[in-house]
Amino acid sequence: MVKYNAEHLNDVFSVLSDPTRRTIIEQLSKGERSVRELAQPFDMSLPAISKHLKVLENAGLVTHRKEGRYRYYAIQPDAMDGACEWISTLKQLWTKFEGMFCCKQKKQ
Amino acid sequence: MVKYNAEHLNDVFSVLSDPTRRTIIEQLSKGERSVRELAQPFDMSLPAISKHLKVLENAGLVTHRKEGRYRYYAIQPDAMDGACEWISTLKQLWTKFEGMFCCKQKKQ
DNA sequence: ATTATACTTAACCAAATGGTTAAATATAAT
DNA sequence: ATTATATTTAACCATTTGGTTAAGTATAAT
Repeated sequence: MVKYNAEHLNDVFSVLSDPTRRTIIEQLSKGERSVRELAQPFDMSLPAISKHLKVLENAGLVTHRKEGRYRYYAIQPDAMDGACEWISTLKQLWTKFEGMFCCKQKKQ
Repeated sequence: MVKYNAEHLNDVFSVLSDPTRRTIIEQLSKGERSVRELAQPFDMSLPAISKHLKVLENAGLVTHRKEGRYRYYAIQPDAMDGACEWISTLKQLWTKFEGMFCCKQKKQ
């Protein structure tokens, strides 16, 4: 079920506007990660990462489960569908329905 | 030519995170519009709209031409391609390449 | 029991964001 | 020439954002 309302779009696009959060999403696309693992590539304090994770979770883009003292974060793949559909719809209007898909495929 | 670098993604997603700017984009998808036309649906001062248009233009999402005392804004359709491709790439990773397209098509 | 690890919460701060009103600029109309 | 319209710029303000450090909580290891 795709959430497709203004507030959710605000949240999702806002989440994606931060490069740290995009990198976190990229990492999570390879599977579950603990907070420390997610923090590793950044020159940034752990509380900062913790905050980013909270923002990501509030927007519904990630979830976590607790295992011992670890928190494992995972991606929530459908949460971006609304945002993607919004772009898709706009693209369709611009191109006057010449293309059916959201994104151009790589030219080969 | 698709811009696909971190700063441009920051800008584009940040632009899209504001509902006023998304509405402006939606209006422009139907064609050129003057500033006053774009401002009409909002309960907001003209300088506020002017600022939003500047943000949109800085991110490359719109351009304008001047005609007399009017400024006509137009959409720059390719500017969102980078953002769209980023989402697309992520979706592909999540679904382990089960789907080739950025967005799910409407189920019928 | 003590200490170390994993992580969050709280308090704080500077900079960015999104709005305002008032004044300025440029063009058009009278 | 004067006035009206279209729009921007400037100065300001409150709120949000993204970071910090210090302290707190929960679990694991010794």
